[in-house]
Amino acid sequence: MNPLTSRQKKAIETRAKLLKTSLDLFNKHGYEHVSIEQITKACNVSKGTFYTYFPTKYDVILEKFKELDSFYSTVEKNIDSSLPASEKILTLYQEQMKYLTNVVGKDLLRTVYTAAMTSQVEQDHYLISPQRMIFQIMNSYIEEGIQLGEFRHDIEVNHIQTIIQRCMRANVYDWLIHNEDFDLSAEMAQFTAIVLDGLKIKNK
Amino acid sequence: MNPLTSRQKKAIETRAKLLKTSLDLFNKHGYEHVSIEQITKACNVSKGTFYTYFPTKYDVILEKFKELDSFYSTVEKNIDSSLPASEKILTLYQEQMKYLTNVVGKDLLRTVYTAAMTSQVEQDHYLISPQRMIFQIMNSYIEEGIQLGEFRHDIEVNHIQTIIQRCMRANVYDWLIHNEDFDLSAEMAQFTAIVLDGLKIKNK
DNA sequence: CGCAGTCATTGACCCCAGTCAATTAAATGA
DNA sequence: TCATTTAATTGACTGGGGTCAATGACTGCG
Repeated sequence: MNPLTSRQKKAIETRAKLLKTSLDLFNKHGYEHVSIEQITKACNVSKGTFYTYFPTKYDVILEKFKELDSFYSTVEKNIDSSLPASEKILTLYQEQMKYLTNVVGKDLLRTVYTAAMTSQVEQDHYLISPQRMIFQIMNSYIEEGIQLGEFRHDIEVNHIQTIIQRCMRANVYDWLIHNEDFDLSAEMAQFTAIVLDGLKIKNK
Repeated sequence: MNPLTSRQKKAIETRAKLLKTSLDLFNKHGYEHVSIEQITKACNVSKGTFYTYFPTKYDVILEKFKELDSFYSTVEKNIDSSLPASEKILTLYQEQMKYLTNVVGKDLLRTVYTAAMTSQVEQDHYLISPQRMIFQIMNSYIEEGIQLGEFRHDIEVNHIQTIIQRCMRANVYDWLIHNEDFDLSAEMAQFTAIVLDGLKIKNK
């Protein structure tokens, strides 16, 4: 049984309302231009209530960002398994970049990329946590690529993974610091192709 | 002639004092843990005075960061001109990474990399401004590399330049988001080698 | 010298993220 | 039913970045 008390139901409601309102307002005015007061007023609660549900303003963003991981699973299922590993990686990244550009958006992502640098916590930021779905998927592609003789085997799977992911972050970061005129999908495609090239076994 | 009035001399002094004190305190306690009040109190001036000399707290950091450019010139002069372009680039980056690790430091760099994302200005951030010395140097190396048949010539000089610089930023960014156990010089060397490999003409 | 204009300096003030002791109201158990 | 425990909510408060109208010391001109 799971008989939620009316109190618990209300709490869940309050949290959901805060979450939705926050994201809506961020979307509309930009993260930096929305204050907690604005959010709580729109929800008819006090400032303190916001902080019972979210440790910081940023955590709202993080929660949204984590949805990315379920997106990866979906994409992964639709990738032709007969493709060479490098093609799979390129395709996955293509889809991801479309998603970042069209759904996630610069503002939200900028917030995450900033927080990743400034979080004072002992452990690393979620962005590079090995728990993330993208880690598992990448690793399987890379292992496959090594076994089928596509990638160099003088570098550890994990190291290749690090390099490829770093290369992804490089493009996202550059997208974030450029004002417009930066086609994330296109830049990513070209850059990744070059790096994958450097990771492949050369057939002289 | 340049006869500074006593007033002007005082102003220059005040600014210099604020600059030095700020950087010292940032160094000692970390950028985030130093307040403007702390700085101005240490200089026996009021808060407002700080803001007549620096538009924001961050601008102090930027001023320090700009010193990097004179460092590039020095290094560039000491690089053996007979080396292949890719070696020159690797050497330059090696020196730069040593400098960033030992002189500039994570805290200052983190601040710059954060500001590069969040600055709301119309134009791009200084970090990727074409005025920077590193731009000129890189471009000359790359042109040389293309002319001497080392690099592919199906990509624009400027595009190669963008890619190589992006790859540098990628390593710096990853250094910044990792807690310790990240050897910037080593990571940069390996990563850059792979990318340069992908940019070279393959001799089958 | 004396006065008008300039400009470095001041500090009260605003805004906003985040804190916390106090309050209120629901849940539980007797 | 009523008392006690537990949990959600409140809003005054802190601390810090940044603003700006007012001040008055200095400059330079007549």
